[in-house]
Amino acid sequence: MSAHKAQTTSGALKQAESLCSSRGTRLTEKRKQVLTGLLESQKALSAYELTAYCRNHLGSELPAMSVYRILEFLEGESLVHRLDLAKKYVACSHILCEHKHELPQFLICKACYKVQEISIKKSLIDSLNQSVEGASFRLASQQLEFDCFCEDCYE
Amino acid sequence: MSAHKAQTTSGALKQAESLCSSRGTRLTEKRKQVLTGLLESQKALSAYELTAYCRNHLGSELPAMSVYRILEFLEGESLVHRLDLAKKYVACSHILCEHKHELPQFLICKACYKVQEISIKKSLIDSLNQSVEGASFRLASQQLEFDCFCEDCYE
DNA sequence: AAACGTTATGTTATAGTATATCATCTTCTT
DNA sequence: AAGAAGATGATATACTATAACATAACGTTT
Ligand SMILES: [Zn+2]
Ligand SMILES: [Zn+2]
Ligand SMILES: [Zn+2]
Ligand SMILES: [Zn+2]
Repeated sequence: MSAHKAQTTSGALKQAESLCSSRGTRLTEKRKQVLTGLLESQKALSAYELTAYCRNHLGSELPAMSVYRILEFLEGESLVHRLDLAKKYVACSHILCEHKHELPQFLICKACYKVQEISIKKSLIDSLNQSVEGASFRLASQQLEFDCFCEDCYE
Repeated sequence: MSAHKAQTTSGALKQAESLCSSRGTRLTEKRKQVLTGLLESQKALSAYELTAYCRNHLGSELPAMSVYRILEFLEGESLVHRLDLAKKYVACSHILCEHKHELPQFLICKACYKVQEISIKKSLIDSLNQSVEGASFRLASQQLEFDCFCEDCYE
């Protein structure tokens, strides 16, 4: 269990930029704005919510269609994760981490959309896989998502 | 591990009817049609797909809004499960079972929407819960859904 | 600098999922 | 027959998402 640095928006942006440039891709101004929105709000947001964020907090008009494309790009760079269950998007919480990005699991608060990115024990995943294979199915991805309530939103 | 009877549409409908009447609710003609659609197609369907099913196979016009209400009713009677991940609905595969309905887990084929309703070992759920609580979250429900590929749809 | 190809963004159209509201019809009870 | 409760129909609307085409910005080559 390695200690996890809480990431600041500016720090993560900087790291994201150097990551992109080292890969020959560009973290443009618009892409920075979307990533900033996710980093700042500290929770999962929809594409349309990000459009609103850019308008309200950054004074930048960014149509939802552009946001979708940008999210796709950021996901490809492992800077953002798409949460199917919540139909929202969240900044990766390990942008500043050196270590390789394992397949993550997400705990998503149904009430406030706070997201915790965790790594479930491999043994647990293995026995889950076993259950699934016992039913002649195969997990499509080991990126699992769980509907949860966070500390602040318990009933 | 109790053997699981494969359920026929007619058998399940009959059981569903007596179940409803024993609870003072009514399994109307329209509700039967929707349940029939799910039982017959043997996979998860959306509300709009069920509208199409009723039109094409039963010669009955059933607006999607009605289907939504009916699905809500059927879910309340534990005859149907709503799958958030797939945004579709599936007939419970235990309508004919005597035993109480445990909290189910679903394996959903991303390609063909075949669904397997399984019961994961309690010990596995327990250690999952432990991981989740370790992150100060709580599972919103123990009805878990997993994106999968079925036997027929492996790459 | 000019031309070109590539990448990024803008714009519009459209599909799919879902909920809210009000109106109508059916069923059951009295 | 009247009234209440339940079920269905109809319409409006919101949100999520993708496709297709047009324009703009950027980088490279000449
Ligand atoms: Zn991550
Ligand atoms: Zn919360
Ligand atoms: Zn079931
Ligand atoms: Zn399949």
